[in-house]
Amino acid sequence: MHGEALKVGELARRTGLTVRTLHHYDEIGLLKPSLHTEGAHRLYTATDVARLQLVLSLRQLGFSLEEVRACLDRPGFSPLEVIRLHVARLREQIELQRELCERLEALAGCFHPAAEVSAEAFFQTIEVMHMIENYYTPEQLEYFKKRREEGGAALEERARQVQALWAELMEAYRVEMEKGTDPADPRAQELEKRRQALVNEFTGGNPEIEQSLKRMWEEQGEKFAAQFGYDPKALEYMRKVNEAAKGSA
Amino acid sequence: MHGEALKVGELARRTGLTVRTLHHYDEIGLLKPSLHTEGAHRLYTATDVARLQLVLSLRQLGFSLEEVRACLDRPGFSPLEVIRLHVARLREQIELQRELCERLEALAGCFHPAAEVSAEAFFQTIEVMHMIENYYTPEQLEYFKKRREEGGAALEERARQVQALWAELMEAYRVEMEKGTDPADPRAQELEKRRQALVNEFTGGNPEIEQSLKRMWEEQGEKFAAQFGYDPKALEYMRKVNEAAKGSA
DNA sequence: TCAACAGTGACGATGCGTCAAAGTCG
DNA sequence: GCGACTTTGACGCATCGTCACTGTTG
Repeated sequence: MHGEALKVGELARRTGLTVRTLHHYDEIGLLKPSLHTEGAHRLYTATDVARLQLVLSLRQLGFSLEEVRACLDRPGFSPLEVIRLHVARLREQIELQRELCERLEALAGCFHPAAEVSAEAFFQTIEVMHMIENYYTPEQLEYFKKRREEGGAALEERARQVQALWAELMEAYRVEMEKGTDPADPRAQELEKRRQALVNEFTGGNPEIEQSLKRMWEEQGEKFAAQFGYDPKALEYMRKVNEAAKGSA
Repeated sequence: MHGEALKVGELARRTGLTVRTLHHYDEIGLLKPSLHTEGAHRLYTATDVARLQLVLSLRQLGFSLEEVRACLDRPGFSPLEVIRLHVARLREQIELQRELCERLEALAGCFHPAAEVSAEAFFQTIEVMHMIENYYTPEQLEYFKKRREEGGAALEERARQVQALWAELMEAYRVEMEKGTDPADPRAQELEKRRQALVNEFTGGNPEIEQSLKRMWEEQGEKFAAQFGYDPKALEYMRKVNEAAKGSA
């Protein structure tokens, strides 16, 4: 008796699906049992089970129920074509997710591994990341990425050092400013030289990157200051020192 | 006037979102405008806009609306922890999709690039793939994968040849069977030798793989026969020839 | 008063999970 | 008639898109 046709529960148990799923496939016309008992209980024949196997196969390959139905109901669809399309879609998704992963890791890399990170700092960092992505061209960002990858741990360490040096430098600016040192004064111009050295290290001498960086600082310097805790007034002073340097050149 | 607060349409245009989206964020309490006109039109203040920026940032990082709200509304959540969790999830997804991609490509690779593939052949191939995955251990499958990757185009070409040789061999079995040749006859045993050579080439002499292969053929040989168009009776004859070989050894 | 906007409400899609009330099988 | 099973029906999930109809703004 049991070799003839299966009831939903039976079929569900054998396939590992749920009864609800089979009901659903019936509802949407993907797999309608060929038979019913007098009391309207579903009876799945061997043919139905075979079709279900196909459904499961295609589902495993990541097709939507709609696509599965299209494949099964349109005789003479092109399997290879379908697969190629599907692979292409998958590749795109994977690429997007990979990029997302990279961004997230870059974000995480901005903080000390074990440090407590405030929501404040977190969001500011995100903002800065967005800014960076807005000010540099895709090619320049690509170049940065490559440099990071090739530089390895040593470059990462140096990046931390540079960040510290920047903080020191900004503090030095602040001190001179408080002392009332004239922007054209050699003591201030000494700071300008240190600044240019750091900038050069970052840009690698590439004038386009320097351009982008400059524009970003000019337009968004305050945000950086906020992000890293620099004194905005020191930032202003730094700009004046830079002006003075250009004026004397 | 326009610097004070924005109406939905304005905000939508500036952020690139749709009005519906902003409505939705309002509905679920993710971003409720602080103000309303007398006529109940939404008015978004600078504070609201700032919050929206955060929402967008987190969304770009792939968080769900629910997660975004959790981040924004729970002061003192751990950003690093959240990111790490998120990256882990992403990695898993990527890995799954990568595997899926590989399976799809393997499937596509079973057919001639420009050939018309019937739905029939397509589904049979899927079935065979499933069978293969069932009969070999994950380690063995891993080994096959490596071999394929390292073998390159030459090995792929050889695989095609082997497939043709198999077809010839099965045809030869069929011919002997029709002639009524005794399975123990040297002419039949000659075929057995050819068969063993092909099997050996495939297993690479690995006895475990040979075991798996044997079991698969014993239990599912008919499906292979169907898949490749072999005569089931020739298959049966082949088994007898094999028996005879074992008997005489 | 009129065009351009805004409001609310509802259904749709995806792939079922989950619960309820009522009917069937053996 | 009883317990195990099944049926249909419905809401829910996430994230809005897309009407439709009505009200507000300037």
